[in-house]
Amino acid sequence: MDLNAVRTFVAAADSGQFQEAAADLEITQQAVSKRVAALEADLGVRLFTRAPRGVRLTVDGQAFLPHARALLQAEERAAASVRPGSRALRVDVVGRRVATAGLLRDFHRARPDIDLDVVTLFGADAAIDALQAGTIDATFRAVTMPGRRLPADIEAVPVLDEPMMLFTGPAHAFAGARSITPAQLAGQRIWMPGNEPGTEWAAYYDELAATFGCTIDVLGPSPHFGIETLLDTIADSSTLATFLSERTPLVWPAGHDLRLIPLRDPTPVYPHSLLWHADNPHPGLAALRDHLLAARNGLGGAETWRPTWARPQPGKRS
Amino acid sequence: MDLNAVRTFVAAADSGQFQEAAADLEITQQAVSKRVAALEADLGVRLFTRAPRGVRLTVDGQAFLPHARALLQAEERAAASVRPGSRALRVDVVGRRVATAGLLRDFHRARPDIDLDVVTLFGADAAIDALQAGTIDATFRAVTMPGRRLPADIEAVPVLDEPMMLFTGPAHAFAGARSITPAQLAGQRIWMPGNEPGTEWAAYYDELAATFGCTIDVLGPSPHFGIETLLDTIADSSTLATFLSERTPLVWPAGHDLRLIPLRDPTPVYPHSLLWHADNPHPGLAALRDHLLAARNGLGGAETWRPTWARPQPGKRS
DNA sequence: CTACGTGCACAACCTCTGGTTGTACGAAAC
DNA sequence: GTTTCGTACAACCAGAGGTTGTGCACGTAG
Repeated sequence: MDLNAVRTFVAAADSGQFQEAAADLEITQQAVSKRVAALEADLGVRLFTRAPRGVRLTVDGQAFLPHARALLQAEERAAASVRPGSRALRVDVVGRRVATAGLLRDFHRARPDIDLDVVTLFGADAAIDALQAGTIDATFRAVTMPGRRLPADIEAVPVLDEPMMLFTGPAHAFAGARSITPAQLAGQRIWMPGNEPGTEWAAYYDELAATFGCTIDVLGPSPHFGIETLLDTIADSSTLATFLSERTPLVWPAGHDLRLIPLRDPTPVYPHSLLWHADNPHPGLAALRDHLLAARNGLGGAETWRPTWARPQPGKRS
Repeated sequence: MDLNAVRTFVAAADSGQFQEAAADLEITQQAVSKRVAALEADLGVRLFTRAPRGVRLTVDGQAFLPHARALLQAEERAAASVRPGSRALRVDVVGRRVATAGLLRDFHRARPDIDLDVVTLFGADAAIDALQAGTIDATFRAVTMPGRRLPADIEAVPVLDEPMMLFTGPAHAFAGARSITPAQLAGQRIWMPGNEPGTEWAAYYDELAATFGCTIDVLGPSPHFGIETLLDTIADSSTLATFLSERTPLVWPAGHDLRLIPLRDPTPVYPHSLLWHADNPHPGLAALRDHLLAARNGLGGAETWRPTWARPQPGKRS
């Protein structure tokens, strides 16, 4: 289907005659006739009844018209999504499995008027570069990277401490526990496939592993195969486990007996912050900040653990 | 924007490499490269980073991808809207100003899973022909036309008696009345522009005028100019009035003092029925019938007037 | 009734888009 | 190193899609 033909069809339907549509589109009447004829041949139905004084829509034409408008609107939105300036709010989240994606979905439900584009970048460095370059408007990241401070023009605010939970199959040693402590993880193998080194996630799990004496295993099936493969493997294993969050949206596999075990004393939390460029004037950005600040809860409980580089420091902004 | 290029972009994004996308689309890799390059040139941004082992989406590519999918989906829906067989439920309503459009909108809200296409035909005869030809699935009409009975394969059920109300400006003689009787309309001029002769609407108003001694004036501004022109004229006139329904969706013009006066003893009602072809197997059609029957109310009150050809007759199906 | 105006369709022609094949190049894999 | 894989560029060719010119049907004015 040719979008120019669809555009021509809409113009002709609006004006009621090919001549005027041709003038609007700055082509000849014959070209309009050809385009419409081609569209009709493509669809296999007649869209207009040719009258001596212009054209009138057939029943099929009437049914097609709103869909044609929707199609052109979708084209416009698609083009706008990459147009520099006055485009939808573009937010970077690490993945769909983590809680920040849920925060963003809540925001979208609360403010459906604000168009969102969700992207995923590799690592906090790339995200901050993209913020400064203006290719993204905001990112959910763990702010303070090890040995690295934020650039002056990047602002950040903590929005969520995500408690980690252990996910195991029924044969695992911890399967019967109602909760465990991180100290109990010593010597355990935790499976986090797709946890690329160099990202702040990798840094988080590295310090977690070093502090509590467990090992993180990043090898495994590609994340492209989806989370189901991972869940299946864990369900059948007596030694493998993985970290998930309470808020991870899961399609619970039927027929498996899987356990989600809270961690206590302390609860390791992943500290999500929202980062943005101080000079970004996008109106949706302010709305997103306001929404997240209004909705945030559970920040900085007493019995939590976080990596040293993410602990509150004197002189650091909220 | 070329939809083939968009389709190619989505295929390449899904497979992660141009070669495989080319195989899927049954074109050469070079053609894929060309199409993507053309799309990038059209949008003014780079969609892929060319890696030695395939391609990866850029930030702009990630943002564009969901819009591209939506665009292709819109194309598919548009094509399906005119595809004979397995298309959306196509319903004919007389116009957006009448109550049946509201019924259909209610149905759409109750069953958003059923795709609707709304069309408008000229006259009940054309609508019944279209039902028999299969170009529409259902129509809202006043069933029994003067001197004409329904074909055997067309079924009908009354769904709504729409009470008529008189619409006047503040200077009109009836402007202060809380209600009037149809007998009081004798000698009045009622303005119904766009009421084409030959339709069942015209037959209705003809008999209404003949019964109560008023005159129907069909000349006036084209309905293309919208209802606002009509309202403005009526607001400024001391003699003009028009019929509207209680359920007519109105954008009440600000700054005007307009009156909507009920008619009593008897209340003229317009008897809407749903008509469909007995052999039409469309699943949405049954859903529409069920919805309308569950929602119908106010049928056949005592103090109503309807044209002779629409009065309940012995032996006529409900 | 005839002459004319209006508006769409068809024919001939031409341009330039968009496909093909062939090839070069760069980065991983071995 | 050599091979393999995947992309981009060049040259070429067919046809899609534009143009101008013309015919035809119908409504309208004189």
